[in-house]
Amino acid sequence: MTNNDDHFRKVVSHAREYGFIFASSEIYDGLSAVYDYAQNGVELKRNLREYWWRSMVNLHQNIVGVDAAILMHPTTWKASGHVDAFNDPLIDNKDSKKRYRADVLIEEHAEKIFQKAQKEIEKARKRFGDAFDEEQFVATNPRVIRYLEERQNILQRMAKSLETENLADVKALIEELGIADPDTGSKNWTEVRQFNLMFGTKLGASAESAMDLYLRPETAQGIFVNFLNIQKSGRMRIPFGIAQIGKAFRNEIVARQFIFRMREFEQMEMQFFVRPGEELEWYEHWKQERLKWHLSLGMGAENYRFHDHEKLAHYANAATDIEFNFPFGFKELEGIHSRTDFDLKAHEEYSGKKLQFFDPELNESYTPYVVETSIGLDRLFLAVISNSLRDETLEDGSIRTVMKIPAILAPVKVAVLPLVRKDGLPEVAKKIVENLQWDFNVSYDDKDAVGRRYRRQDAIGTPYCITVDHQTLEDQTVTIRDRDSMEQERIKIDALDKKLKDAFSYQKWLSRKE
RNA sequence: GCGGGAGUAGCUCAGUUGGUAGAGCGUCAGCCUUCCAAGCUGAAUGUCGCCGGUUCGAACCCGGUCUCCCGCUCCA
Repeated sequence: MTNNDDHFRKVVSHAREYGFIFASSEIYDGLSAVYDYAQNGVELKRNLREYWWRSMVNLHQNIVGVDAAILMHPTTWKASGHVDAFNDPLIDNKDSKKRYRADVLIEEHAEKIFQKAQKEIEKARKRFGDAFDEEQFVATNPRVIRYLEERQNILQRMAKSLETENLADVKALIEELGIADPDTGSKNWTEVRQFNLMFGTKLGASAESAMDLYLRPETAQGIFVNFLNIQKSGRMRIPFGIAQIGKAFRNEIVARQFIFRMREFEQMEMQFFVRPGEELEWYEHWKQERLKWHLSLGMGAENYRFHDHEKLAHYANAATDIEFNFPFGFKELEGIHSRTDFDLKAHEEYSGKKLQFFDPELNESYTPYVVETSIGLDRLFLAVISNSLRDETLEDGSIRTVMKIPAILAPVKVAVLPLVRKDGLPEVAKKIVENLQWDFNVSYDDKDAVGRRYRRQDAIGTPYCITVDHQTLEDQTVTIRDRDSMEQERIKIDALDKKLKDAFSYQKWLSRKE
């Protein structure tokens, strides 16, 4: 574990030192759980987007893209369930320092009372045997009636207090009921505080007329509300998908682990609309497709695994995570969910608009079912850099720090280096840069010994270094050095373009099995 | 939010009983030219997280505050 912690720390400081990621507004001491992608990070991130988009949109005739706004009509979040689900009343125990959801504490207490009533019923059942009439017993036994009433009163009072945001009463209820910390038995509680996971903002300049808005906590809803627009204007027929890459925002109570959990983050997701009843087949299909996509990057099959959800969210009838072996363990990288028709139905209900598809084959209209694939772009970024960063011990015992980023994703694709800064070598090298920069992100460096320059490129994961030496002047050849093997090959300058295009071919990479 | 730890140069850190800051690496310029970070010369960089107090004098002592890291809680 210490080794992993250590590696994780290295990844974080390497990302900073080599211009991948900085804390947001760092000169003001940063903003917790918000990060900026700098010169190398932004390139890697763009390449990840591109790699996903090509496979999802370009390679599927029945999937199209959308770029919905971050701000949406507030009713969207009522329909999606976020207004309710993303609001938690929390309470801390001052002695144990543990934090609980106040409503859960109360519900558990109510459940205990309910269990007492059940016990009475069971006792009676044993006593009366076959002659036992449960309905009558429940309706007449004073103890059972008292227990059930008590439970009912508690839950009703809590519901009312939560609805009216009367948090003081929620606290009072906890105290009156004598609820103790389940772990330690302490009753020394703080006030109840409401935590809203959605960021609020306002539409409209003046305070009175302003409309309360939220920054979207997930990108999916931008797809659902556009479902019919896109289906009609794009003449899409089921099954079809809508893909989107964009920012989402969550006001996490605690957001840690670098870019793994951020307050502002980017999702890449695709909602696939299918016939009701066929959703589980498609769910299986996308599970396999998405894993294949990950494996094509070549970061090791052993670093991925599925984690099927046993407890399903209210909208889902099947759900799995693709987990990646991060330095801090296997954690969710991508989610694949069979969301049923929950979202479209909810939007139909709240908007009063029909969101249905007329299926000419079946000759009927229905609300499609949805299979979602949703990957965190920042998590993918973290997966790539933490998997790529290595300290290699070379034959001579020296250590080389290298980022073995999948070449197709590398921020800088090729560096061109004159062996020495004289004899016309820089001029030739610059010519090569001019020719290659149309197709590749190329960098030029003539400072310091060439060995040091190689290591500098290794540190940011540049797959190839082209070196111009004295032989170049004679026969128009250069050496091209491979980042991973450190081996060099001498080839004609004219042959560079083809070699690099082949190495950075999306077709080659995306059709790889592993 | 609570508890613990930490804030000195880009990075890693030093800084003696309080006398207004140093090293290595890196960066930059020049020299040298040698295909895997280790040659030579020179240079830049810090209001020692911030505010206040004690003191003739604070990086150091005291109080407050901010930020980050770890743990807890939460996590579509």
